[in-house]
Amino acid sequence: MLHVDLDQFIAAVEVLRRPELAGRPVIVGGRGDPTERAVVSTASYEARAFGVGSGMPLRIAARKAPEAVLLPVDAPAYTAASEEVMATLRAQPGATVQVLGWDEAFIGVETADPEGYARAIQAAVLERTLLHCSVGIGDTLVRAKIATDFGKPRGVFRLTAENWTSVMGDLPTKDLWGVGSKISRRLSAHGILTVSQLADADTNLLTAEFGPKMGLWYRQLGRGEGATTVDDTPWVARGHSRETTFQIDLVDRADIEQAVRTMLDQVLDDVAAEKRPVVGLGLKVRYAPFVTKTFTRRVSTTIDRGAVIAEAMALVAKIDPDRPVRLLGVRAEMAMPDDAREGHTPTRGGW
DNA sequence: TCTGGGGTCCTAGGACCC
DNA sequence: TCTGGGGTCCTAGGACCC
Repeated sequence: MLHVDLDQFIAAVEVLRRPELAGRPVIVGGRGDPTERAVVSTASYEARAFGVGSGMPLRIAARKAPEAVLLPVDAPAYTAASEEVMATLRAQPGATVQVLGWDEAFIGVETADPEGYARAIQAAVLERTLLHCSVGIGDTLVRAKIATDFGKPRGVFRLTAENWTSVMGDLPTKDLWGVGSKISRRLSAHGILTVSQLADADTNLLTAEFGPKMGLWYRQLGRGEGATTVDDTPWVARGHSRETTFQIDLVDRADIEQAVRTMLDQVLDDVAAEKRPVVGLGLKVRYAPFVTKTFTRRVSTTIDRGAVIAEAMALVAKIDPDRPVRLLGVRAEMAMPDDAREGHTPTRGGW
């Protein structure tokens, strides 16, 4: 199977409609204002040379790359570009396409020449959208996904059982898709630093540390093993949410309640558009500086909008009145259609 | 330097039932 | 009076991804 990832997607889309920015450092994030609380969505390669990367606070990014052009996030533009790209991928002969986000997808295909197929994809995407992409080839989804990183930018790379250990074995576990900084730190506490060490780790140790599912899954990741089929069944969302970071922390209970009402209204509109009942509510609160609390609540599938709002206010009552609120999140979980994904228990709460 | 916004899934522990 | 074992549901929280 193949994995396709657009190169610096968001920045590339912005440069396409502002050709004069080509070759300049471009940073897209928030409202494009470095004095606001916001982070970088994507930086162009020219901006990355200054040490700017995704997730970095916009203020820091602007300081590192003073001559960079800062642009606001324009989600509809990226959605439109993404749809063009995905349509191009679906038009490839024999392709099964599983979309992972705005800028990446898995492609399942039977071909004797995967590299040639990958180059054809790159040419088709470039011709139709003027965007460049990198392609990973693998015998599992995990290997194809990781292979793409080695192909960037504009390249093709193949990662299979045959070269997995020589390519990945000595790299830190954090380079695996699904292992972040927290898990890699817990692994190193057990002397597991590299991908090879994770692949050969004692299963009892892993399940004791991470639980029966995650423990075995991490070991599989270390081996590059896992699913081998691309699944193009349409995505069924489990829920919808809104999250807002306030430029100035909220202290007034009335302000907090109003903010929750506004966000809940938007979330319930999203849910209503799908004609699916609400089965759970979640409220996320970040108190300044970095303490996050979540409150969740099951709700009846039959109650009306007014009753859902009342349930949400019961969660608002749990917010500590003595702490300033920096972020609020509201989430509604929806009932799953009966035939939705095997093995999923639709009983979990909001967050 | 001090952290967006939209998602998914897993785990622990308590309540409750038989 | 003290106490088993299995199962389900719910809440809270953690971690990861793009």
